[in-house]
Amino acid sequence: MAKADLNLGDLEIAALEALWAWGETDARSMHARLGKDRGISLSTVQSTLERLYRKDLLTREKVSHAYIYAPAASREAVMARLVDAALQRFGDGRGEGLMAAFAGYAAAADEKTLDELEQLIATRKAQMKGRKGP
Amino acid sequence: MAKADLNLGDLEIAALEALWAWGETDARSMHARLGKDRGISLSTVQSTLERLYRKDLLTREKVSHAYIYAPAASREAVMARLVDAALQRFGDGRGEGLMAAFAGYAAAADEKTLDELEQLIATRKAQMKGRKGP
DNA sequence: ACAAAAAACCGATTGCCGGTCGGTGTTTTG
DNA sequence: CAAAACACCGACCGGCAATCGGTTTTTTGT
Repeated sequence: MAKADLNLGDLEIAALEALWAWGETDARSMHARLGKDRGISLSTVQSTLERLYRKDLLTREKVSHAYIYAPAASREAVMARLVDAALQRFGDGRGEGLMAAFAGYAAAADEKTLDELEQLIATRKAQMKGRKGP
Repeated sequence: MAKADLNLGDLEIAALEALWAWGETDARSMHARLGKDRGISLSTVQSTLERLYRKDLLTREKVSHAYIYAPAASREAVMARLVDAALQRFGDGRGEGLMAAFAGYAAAADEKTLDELEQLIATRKAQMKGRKGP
């Protein structure tokens, strides 16, 4: 366990979002879109992609002499890791504490979200049961 | 909205845990216990408590000339804020994303935890309904 | 009342990390 | 072969937690 620490900056998240949306790209394309509004250089984008790669959040493949980056994890997975990283330092964590935290967070959302959550739990339980059976 | 950023260091979390466990203390007592094993000075503990106070995570009361610190938020509340801070930068967040992340996280827990969670959601929904009603 | 003890208070330093570049090679390609 | 496109490297900045020592202020014991 213990996915270790994980911390993401704004640019990193923006890059990830872009990758999730486009599937894959190279630094140039990424810069063409992210960099335009932000006024940052290509180097900056490259560094960010590189850092993300070293964090195992992206995979890369050298096509000609350029890297094509692609997400190594789903958006949900990354969010989960982020949550894990944020809470892992709390002693038990896996207790009512985490549950309460989530519930409290969900409470801020509309009731519909709670319904979805409930549904999700039910599904998860069903999966569990089905897999556990002999 | 936007609970703003929130980032906690190891010492800060240790201090919070201590406060949650003891209810309240002054810098001296805190140092006597946390500082002993860590070999840090009283000043360090004071700074940390101060920082926590400025983050609105602790309340303080001047007893004689010394501050008595106490938690300003429950453990669950802090965890919730941390989760919020970690996820808030993700575009939608409040959608399947968070739910999926949560479910993925919950999946690692045993079935009993899922039951507890279900219970918690139900309770939360009941609270909501009761408060919303005419 | 005074001196010693106990804190707060202040500010400086260190280390880590994300963001940001520019320069220097290396590989493609026209 | 020369120009273009990139990776790669090293550097700097700003923010933040951790850490401390020194100075001032308040308590308190004799």
